[in-house]
Amino acid sequence: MNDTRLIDIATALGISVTTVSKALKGYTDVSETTRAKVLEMVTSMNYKPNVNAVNLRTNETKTIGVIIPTMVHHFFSSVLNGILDEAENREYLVIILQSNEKYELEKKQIALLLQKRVDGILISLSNETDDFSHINEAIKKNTPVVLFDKIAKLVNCSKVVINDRKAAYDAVTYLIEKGYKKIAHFRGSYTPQNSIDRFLGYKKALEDHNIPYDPSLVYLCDHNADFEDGYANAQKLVNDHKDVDAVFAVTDLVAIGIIKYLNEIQIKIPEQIAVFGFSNWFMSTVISPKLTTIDQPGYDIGQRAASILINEIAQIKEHLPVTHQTIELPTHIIERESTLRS
Amino acid sequence: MNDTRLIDIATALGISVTTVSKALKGYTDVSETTRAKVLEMVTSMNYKPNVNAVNLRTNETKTIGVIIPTMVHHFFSSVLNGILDEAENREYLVIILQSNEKYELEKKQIALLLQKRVDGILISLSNETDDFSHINEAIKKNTPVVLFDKIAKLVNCSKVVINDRKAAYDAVTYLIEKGYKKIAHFRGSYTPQNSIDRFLGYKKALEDHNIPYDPSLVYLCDHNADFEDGYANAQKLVNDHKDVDAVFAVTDLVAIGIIKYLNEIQIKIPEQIAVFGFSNWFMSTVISPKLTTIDQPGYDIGQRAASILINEIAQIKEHLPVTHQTIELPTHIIERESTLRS
DNA sequence: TTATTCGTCGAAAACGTTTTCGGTAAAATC
DNA sequence: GATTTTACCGAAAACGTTTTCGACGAATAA
Repeated sequence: MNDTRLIDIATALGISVTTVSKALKGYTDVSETTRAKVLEMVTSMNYKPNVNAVNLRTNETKTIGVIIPTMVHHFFSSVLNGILDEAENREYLVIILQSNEKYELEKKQIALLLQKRVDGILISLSNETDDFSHINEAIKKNTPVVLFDKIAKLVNCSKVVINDRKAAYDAVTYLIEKGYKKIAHFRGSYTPQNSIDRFLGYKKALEDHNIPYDPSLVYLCDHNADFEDGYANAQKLVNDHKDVDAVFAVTDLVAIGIIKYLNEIQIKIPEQIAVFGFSNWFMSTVISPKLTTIDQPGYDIGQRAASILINEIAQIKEHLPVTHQTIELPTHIIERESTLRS
Repeated sequence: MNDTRLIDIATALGISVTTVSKALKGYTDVSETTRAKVLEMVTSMNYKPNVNAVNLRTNETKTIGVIIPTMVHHFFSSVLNGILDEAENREYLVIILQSNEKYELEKKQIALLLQKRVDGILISLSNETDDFSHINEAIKKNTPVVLFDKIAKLVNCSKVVINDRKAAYDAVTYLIEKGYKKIAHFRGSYTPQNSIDRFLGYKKALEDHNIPYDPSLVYLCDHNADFEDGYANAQKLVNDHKDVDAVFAVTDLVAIGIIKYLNEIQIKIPEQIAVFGFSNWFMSTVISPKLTTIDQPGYDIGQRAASILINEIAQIKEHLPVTHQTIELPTHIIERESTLRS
């Protein structure tokens, strides 16, 4: 522990810690000559401030906390990538926690982050979460929160999302315009807003094109909205409805599960059944047939969310009024083989 | 900022901060009755210690730093998953940084973590890294380091790896025993140890089975050992060598690139060319044909590495001698369609 | 000349803990 | 009854910064 402290360079220079500190913090009441001497000594003695002491004194940590449902997921790791890049640029560190889609864990982790005195929190809500008091508590404690992806509209804070409803609407409209008549939807669980919105977009698109909405065509993928869900429900679908000609899935993973099952029982995609995914996960370009999907800009979501959060942290520090914003990032359809009838 | 402090519950109880602190830290020189009163007041006033003050006083942060080359990668996100779980169990927080495979960035990030006074560092080296002085500096500063996955044998610290050489040897031996005669290898770049080891395992397996090693059958995937690398080199391969009947790829991503190209030009897998991957990435079960690969236990690697690191942190704190260990996690072959000739 | 401003510096308090050390009263020992 | 032990408590220093406030000499203004 050969860490040099303020007092070490002060004694080396025969001046006080006060002056050294001021020289480093840009105070005007220190002469240019002594400031130069301090700066020189700082580099030669390799001085690094003790962040714990700084944190205690200034009551900020230059650290933000991130809570995501799961790390092992292309979308969320892309978001994290964006967050980490923005944080690095703005000189913030990021602490990452996984809620594993559990409300209780998420709540505990918010408390943990507050106790660790992070300067702000980024969070994508767990599927279980339908009570938001833990979020509000953070806000009440003057720790800004930015919600992304899986948000709660009721919470009074900034949010970064895509317009799931519009994206889903566009997807289903695309299918209808391609001539698909009987379109099933594999939806996510009931609580997360994006799952609800995608379902509503699906429904609205049908209605706007005079196709009656048939609830029996909607399959619930509430396990984890993953591969297995798609695979299992695809089995049910082909049993229940012989005449379905397209499926809009809540997620690429679900879509891939569907494709896998349809491939196995030799149902041709898209000739017999078309499949439309959501997220533009990397592997959607690799399976056969390649998956038509919605591009969900994970990196941008993370980067924007982190940027907004850090801005709000600065505003709070300056005692400026902070106005919350909701950013909607654009999505677009990526057309590939799984919906392209020749 | 209604945070209650030690002094608040002390005055509320009419005792000193010293006694309150001692009551909470389990000192014996405080009566059970006052301890009970303190505990009660702590919960009723919702006291949480100010970590910055604690950190300053105790000179530890209960935080570990993690540096990985990239986040958006199934293997690394699995590792992180293991790290986060272990850290959560042991009540450590984790700060994550991405080196983007850049040595300079990695070096800067090590310095940053040291300045932030993390209690320990987990790192998987970037491909560029061939100088290890930044790692040694951390160790010299009494901050334990555990290397995982992409390690440097020369550095004197604990390591968690798989035996890449043996795993590759097993893979190629498997191919040979299945009757494949001319086996190509798509290798990773020259610096990372695991890339070298997989290549050496490939070569050794050939030699041990009396198959002459042919350097022209080895293709370098040094872009990022990713999808594009496999795809591009697969083109070269089928041009150069008409009679190759199997490829052992350094990574599932590369293997998937190969499969994609072979599928496109209608070369049958495995009938004409078999493909063997490495990592058991999730998507290897989803493409067709399903990919035979090596199971690389990412979660376990992360969990074990974090566990060892936290143990070493504890040992250093107790001034016990710490003995470094190198853990080799077992791998095994996952046989799927891409090598299974009927 | 005296009064005021300016430029430069340092003492000291504060942030909220933890821990050492000594002190006092009651209980136990002689 | 005198001494020692035990049980319990608190004063104070320390961790390394940041920031307020006042001080002092020199330069300027009156």
